[in-house]
Amino acid sequence: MQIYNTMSRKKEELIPRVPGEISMYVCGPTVYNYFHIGNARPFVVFDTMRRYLEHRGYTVKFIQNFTDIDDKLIRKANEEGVTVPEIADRYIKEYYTDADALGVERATCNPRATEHVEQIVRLVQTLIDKGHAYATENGDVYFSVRSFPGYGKLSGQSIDDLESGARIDPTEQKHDPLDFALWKGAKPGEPAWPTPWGAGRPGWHIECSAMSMELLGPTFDIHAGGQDLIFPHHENEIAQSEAATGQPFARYWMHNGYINVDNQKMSKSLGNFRLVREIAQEFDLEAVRLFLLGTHYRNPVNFSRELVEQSETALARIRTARERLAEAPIGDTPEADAAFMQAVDGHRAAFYAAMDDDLNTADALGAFFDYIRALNTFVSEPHGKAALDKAAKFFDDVTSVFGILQHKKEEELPAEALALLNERAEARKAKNWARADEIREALKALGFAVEDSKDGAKLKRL
RNA sequence: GGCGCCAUAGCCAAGCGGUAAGGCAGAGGUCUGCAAAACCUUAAUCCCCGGUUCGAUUCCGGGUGGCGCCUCCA
Repeated sequence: MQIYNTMSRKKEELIPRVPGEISMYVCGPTVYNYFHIGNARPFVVFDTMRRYLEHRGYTVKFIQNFTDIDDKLIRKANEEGVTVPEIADRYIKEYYTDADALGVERATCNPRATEHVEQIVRLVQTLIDKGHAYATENGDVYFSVRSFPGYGKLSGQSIDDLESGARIDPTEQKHDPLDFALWKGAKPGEPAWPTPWGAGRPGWHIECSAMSMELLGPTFDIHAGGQDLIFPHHENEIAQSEAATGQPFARYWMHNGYINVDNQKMSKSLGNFRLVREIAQEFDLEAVRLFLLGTHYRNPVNFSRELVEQSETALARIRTARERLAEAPIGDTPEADAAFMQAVDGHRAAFYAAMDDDLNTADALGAFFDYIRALNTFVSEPHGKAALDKAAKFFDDVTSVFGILQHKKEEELPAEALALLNERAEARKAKNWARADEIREALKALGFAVEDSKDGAKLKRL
């Protein structure tokens, strides 16, 4: 499989450090609110990456952190008069609600920063000992950017160019404008942990270094996140980690593109944030997931209601095809079966080729719809069970990699609707079309569409 | 100023040296009591101007128009 490595700015063959195993770290949410559609993209994209790698036989260690201590959490806790851990616990729970609905599989581990303070302190101490970091009078600790020669290698920036744009907040006691906080000295009323250089709390960048090293070792395969994290977050992670261990940090860097809303960047001032929680009230989040996977992950995506509606229709097409397959008539047609099974192999190869090319889910989706058209034709006539089973296997492989059609909602149909459906069948038998159409309208009012076929009518929830 | 991305049918979106996948919407048809679903048919001077090449949407240069990072926002 080829993946685009932000570090080299090229597609590279993905060769795991340990054969058969992939170690992956994805930057997770800061848990001070429900997450928005922009946050959702990396969750969905890298979950799909993980699902695909597992499908292809890799064992994947998939780590996604929760940032559960930072300025935003502290502010929120103060606003509500509750503790920081209460805020964190609440929004971690809400994270799982939305992530589950988006079909995001649970990570191998979701480490929390506050549960790794010991490792963070140790890492900061190492950096101080090695001369890469310094503590200031007010208890902050900064990383000395100029002590790490490779600084800028991920973002393609030179230190001097960065220097000219950097500013120092007058309250900070940095030696150099580029230096960034590893540790923040305690302020009154804020959560703090004791350290050799004074009480305080972790800076943001250091937590990812500490937790990835703790769980995956000093060098691991893939580090992923949104493009906006390239600088400074990921650049800083590299500097801290490699300065501390003397070993390469992540081997491949993957970054997803942005999501705009109605062609504009989401921002507080524009008031156009779209929380996944709100979107869920209007749409099946599987449609949102399909929408996100319809564009290559490195390209920007524009989010709008209209576009998700299009994805909803497309998702319905996939669902319908799967249902038709499940109910396909059985017959004895060895020649047609053999030809179709060979065609399935071709479709599978096309799907893999797309996914192997830097996780091109948009292309893979195209291959899947090609398959669906062939399948819909195939199941309109009776065919052998072996061929249908093979067709189902490929179908389910694709949907499980895409993470769609996963919630199996075999809901009970209301008795009222079933009674109406029976009555309509009687009316149709009697060729009382007026009554049949009347009942169809009544069912529509109940939220069901009627689809007639040779073997009777079916109800579909609208 | 430094680093970088994008421009393909009405709307999305792949492809990226040999005259363009797929989805949604639209039109016509098959099927149906009528529908729905499904299937068939149907749509593109690939932003502009140069250059390289036998050949460019695809590579290079220059425009134009969008956009991002450099402000602990995925």
